[in-house]
Amino acid sequence: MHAFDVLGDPVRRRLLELLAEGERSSGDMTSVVQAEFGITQSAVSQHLKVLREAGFASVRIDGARRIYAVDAAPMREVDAWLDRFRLYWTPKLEALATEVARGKRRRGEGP
Amino acid sequence: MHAFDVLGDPVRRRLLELLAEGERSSGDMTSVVQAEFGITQSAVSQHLKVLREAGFASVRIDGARRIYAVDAAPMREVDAWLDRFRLYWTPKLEALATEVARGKRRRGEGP
DNA sequence: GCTTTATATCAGTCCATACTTATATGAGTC
DNA sequence: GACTCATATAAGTATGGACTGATATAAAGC
Repeated sequence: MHAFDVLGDPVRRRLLELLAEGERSSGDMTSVVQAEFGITQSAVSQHLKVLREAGFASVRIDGARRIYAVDAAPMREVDAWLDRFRLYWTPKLEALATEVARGKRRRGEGP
Repeated sequence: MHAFDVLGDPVRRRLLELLAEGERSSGDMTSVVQAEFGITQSAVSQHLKVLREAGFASVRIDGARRIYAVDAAPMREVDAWLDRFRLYWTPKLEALATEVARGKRRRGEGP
């Protein structure tokens, strides 16, 4: 599953937001998400599985608990993909961006 | 449709990549995407509609052609969402990130 | 004004995936 | 070892959305 597909789900985004603040147990996150989205423990667990398998989260076992931590590697990919658009909003470069948008299609016509 | 859902589709991401290089006509992009993904003109048009409605692209009419341009506003949102994870990969802050991940859950215990 | 070219929209199909219920696994407790 | 937590998995359902084929709209060219 592509990183962007993983981030496409609001429940998974919320789980990642929780993990961004630090490690959390499955049950801890499940309580929060269940309250906010009204879904079952099973559903949350399945979302956590997606996060694990896509490399967004790692798990550590602590007794009967599973402690999750965010793994930002796949997000770097997403961030890198966004790079090509940064010049469209990076303040000092807005004029340049406009120029590129209008002009790049005319490459090859010489200076 | 949420910005992340829009970016969840590979065809739409490809269309945005094309637009990142500068303005392009619908037909121009359709040729590229059709060759790469093997889908119909109708399908591409529908994807362009999604991009328009989600604010990722704007259109200008030029005779019988529709000239598309990227509009990066929704991507800023995505970029802003990623902010909370940046400390997990920004080089100088990696040690800090680890500390935060391990420690933040213990907030409130005093210094 | 008919034909072609460029693009969008409509109606319907199909499939991926988010969900539910039920059950399994395994740690802690008595 | 029976019982209860904490979590995951299995099996089945249903719904959103990506797609196709057909058609609409509207500009260009003859």
